[in-house]
Amino acid sequence: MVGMMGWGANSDQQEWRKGPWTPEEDKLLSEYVNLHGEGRWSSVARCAGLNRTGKSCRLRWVNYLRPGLKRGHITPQEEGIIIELHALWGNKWSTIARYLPGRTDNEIKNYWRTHFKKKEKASAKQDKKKILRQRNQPQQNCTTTTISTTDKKLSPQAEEAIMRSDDNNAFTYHQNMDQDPVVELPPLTTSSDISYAWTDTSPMDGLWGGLWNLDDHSQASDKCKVALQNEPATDNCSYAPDYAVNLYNGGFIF
DNA sequence: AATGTGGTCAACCGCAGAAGG
DNA sequence: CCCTTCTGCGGTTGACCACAT
Repeated sequence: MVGMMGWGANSDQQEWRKGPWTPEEDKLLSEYVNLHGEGRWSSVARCAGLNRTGKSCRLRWVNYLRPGLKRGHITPQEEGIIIELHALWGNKWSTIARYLPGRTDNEIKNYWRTHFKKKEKASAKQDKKKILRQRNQPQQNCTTTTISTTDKKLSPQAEEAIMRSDDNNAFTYHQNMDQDPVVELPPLTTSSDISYAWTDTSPMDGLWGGLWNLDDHSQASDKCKVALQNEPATDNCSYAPDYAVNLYNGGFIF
């Protein structure tokens, strides 16, 4: 915001510390937050005796110090959820992170970038080849196969992740012949409230085929209407309407 | 052994929206 | 309303490490 002084900028024009956090700083921050709770990050920075901006303090807490954070590699189950929720919401990392307890938006964002950007590149190459192939097969009418909504929905794991986010609020998907599909998600509780009981079966089965064959997004994008209780539909649609439609409107094209 | 390359991850930056005076 | 401040988000950067050449 223009005119904003920044996070806890002080009148002395003091130089804030930047860069990696030291164990001492971590300790100070943890102790302070455990004592006084989260929030008021600017005062946290000041009162905890940290020469850091409030923004920096918040980030360190959220991404590293907060209790309940998972360490280690993203599991295949989590990966499956990330893929599907990204297909739904696009780069809404914080929203996706809420359905993955113990994972931070930063972590998911990093994971996505390192793991799927290259896949995007690879699939782009494949797409190119496919287009060339189609061109070499004249008048094949470029038919699209549409799978019904009941055939292609979120994987059980992804649905469960959403469902379990709040037992009291159902994840509903309704569509009738005359209306656009509407996905309503429950308001979220804190991620720490969510528990999982995944099976050992690979969530990747039946997942990649759908999500990575999105050759033509444009056809159904205008039908997209993903209404979330927490966020305006237009916002969601602006990110990944095509994917949402592909998932919920049966717009898979092979 | 030296150098290059790619992956990973923590942290920073800029922006937008909410809240409060 | 307008302004300021706080908060949160998404994009990006840079350091570090492992592996390849």
